[in-house]
Amino acid sequence: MDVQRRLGLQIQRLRTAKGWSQEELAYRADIHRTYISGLERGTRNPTVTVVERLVKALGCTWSDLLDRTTRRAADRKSED
Amino acid sequence: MDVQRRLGLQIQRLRTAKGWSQEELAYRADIHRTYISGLERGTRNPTVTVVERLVKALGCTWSDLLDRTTRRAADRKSED
DNA sequence: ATGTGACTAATAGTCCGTT
DNA sequence: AAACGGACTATTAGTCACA
Repeated sequence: MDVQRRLGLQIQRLRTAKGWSQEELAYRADIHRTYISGLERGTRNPTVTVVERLVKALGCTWSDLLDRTTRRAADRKSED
Repeated sequence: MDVQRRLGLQIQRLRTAKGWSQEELAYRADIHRTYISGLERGTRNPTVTVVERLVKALGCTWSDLLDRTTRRAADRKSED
């Protein structure tokens, strides 16, 4: 799972949890609607300033969007 | 403090904590030395794939580089 | 060992659509 | 509502010579 795909899935997860359409999120984050679509599908490689707008719009952390989902410490041991 | 500046300071903080030169980090993250320099000074607006390489090289989380530093819950109250 | 300006190739990001 | 495409402009990726 690459970083773009992971980011896309998390954006979608958080967006739908709020009951927002892609257009609604686009409006709140001041990002074009078609770009949100591309982000969620993992076909875009956004800059940190764009992700910052998403973090603020979604009211989440960078970790929520980009770090692997929360695990117990024991699960982290096998990472490279 | 914008996202680029914050990112730059955290990269520098984690790099120096390991006793690495910019060249050493550049080698480990497979990023050009002068680009690391620009990142630390906050003059670059990198994409998530570039930050991913730094996260792996530094052995840190996205949160370490981009979320505001860990604070007590009480400190979070005055945020926008 | 690092800061900086300049440069080209690549791509981020927008805007117009159709399905 | 959302996936997807084409075309377009602005900006980044990546590198270099030099201070």
